[in-house]
Amino acid sequence: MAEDRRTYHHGDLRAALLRAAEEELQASGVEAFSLRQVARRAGVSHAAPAHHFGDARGLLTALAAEGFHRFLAAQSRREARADPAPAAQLTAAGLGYVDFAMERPALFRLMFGSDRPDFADPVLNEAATAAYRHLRDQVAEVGGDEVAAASVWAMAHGLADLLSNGRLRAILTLPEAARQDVLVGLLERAFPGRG
Amino acid sequence: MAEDRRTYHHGDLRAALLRAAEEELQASGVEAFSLRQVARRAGVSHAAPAHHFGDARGLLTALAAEGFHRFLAAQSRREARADPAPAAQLTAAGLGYVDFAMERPALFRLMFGSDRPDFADPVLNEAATAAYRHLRDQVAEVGGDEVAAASVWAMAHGLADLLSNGRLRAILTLPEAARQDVLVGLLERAFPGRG
DNA sequence: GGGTTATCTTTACATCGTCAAGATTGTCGC
DNA sequence: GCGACAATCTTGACGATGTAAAGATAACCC
Repeated sequence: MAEDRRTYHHGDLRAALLRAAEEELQASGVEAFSLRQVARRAGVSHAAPAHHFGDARGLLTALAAEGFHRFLAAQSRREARADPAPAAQLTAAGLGYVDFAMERPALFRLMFGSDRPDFADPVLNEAATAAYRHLRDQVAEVGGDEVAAASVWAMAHGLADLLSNGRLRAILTLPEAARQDVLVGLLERAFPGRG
Repeated sequence: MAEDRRTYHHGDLRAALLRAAEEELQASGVEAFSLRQVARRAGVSHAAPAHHFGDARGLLTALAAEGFHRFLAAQSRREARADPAPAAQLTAAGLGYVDFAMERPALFRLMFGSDRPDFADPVLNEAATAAYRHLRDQVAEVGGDEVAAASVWAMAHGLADLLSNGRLRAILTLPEAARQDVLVGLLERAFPGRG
């Protein structure tokens, strides 16, 4: 919320605005996202963000870039607990993909279903590309080409997007453990070497 | 564009607004969609839409409902040209799913990646449900259960969403015929009876 | 310590969505 | 055919938003 601040200068406004922006995104969604509301959350004037991010698009671009880092982190968390065999690692990454979408649906939508961030921005572009490289490398480890990567990506993304939007109720309403098993089965259908 | 109109009353404003709204959606995207701009396109005052749709959400809800009808129509077009065998029909529906997303990316995003329409609205809900029923029935025809339906849906949706957002460049840049073949291959990976 | 610059605030403006009140036209009873 | 009524559209107003410009404050550097 509105952080108290004795000094005229904030000290770490940039980071505080990013935090506030994510809260705002989570609360209002990408479409109703308000820059002035973010400023209010950070306890700062409505024009303060401009100095650090230029405009609303700049702030959302930075937030999306940070999102891609956390996206990879969510996959890494799953990978660390999984069997080190390449196929198991790929499955784990897919589960991390879905985890991220369900835990942070608004951020996920900002990254994959919005025109508001500037995807030509070097920082965001590099972050998004790193995520794709990770997928491509993992698919290569199990002997797949670019089409195989598309297969795995599409399945993971479809599950993530639909689940985070509350569809696929048949899967969504399953108890935790059963849902994991079903997701693993679905993800692995898209793996190479099954055609 | 701004339709000329001699009379005070428009005659068919409702339909004209829906047309204008789709143009506006295509031109500006869901996130920058402006109700006043729609009114301008239809050559009518900024408050005219209110009488027919209540508010902006009402207009977008009606547009999304219409979108789901066209969505099914896109699938039907593919099905009509395909082999009548159930599996071939399911493949055709998947191709229609992708066709629709690539031909009308903004409408697709309104239907599957936006909070702006009111999905509790009976008309929209029925239209969306009809689309799901179609999928479920087709999957049942080839002997699949609800999890199988989720599999097919997720793959088709993942391909559609990613392609309509300009990702999966490896597939997007393929020549037309080759792309169709690849898509068929990917879609059929998700079919039941291949686990 | 004084000038320079980065940081933040204030003020202003165009645009937006929505509401209320007024203007215009179609409809329907007679 | 005409007059009341209802439906349709316009006008004007309000608060909220994003952005730009100018002013205030504090950090930094010599």
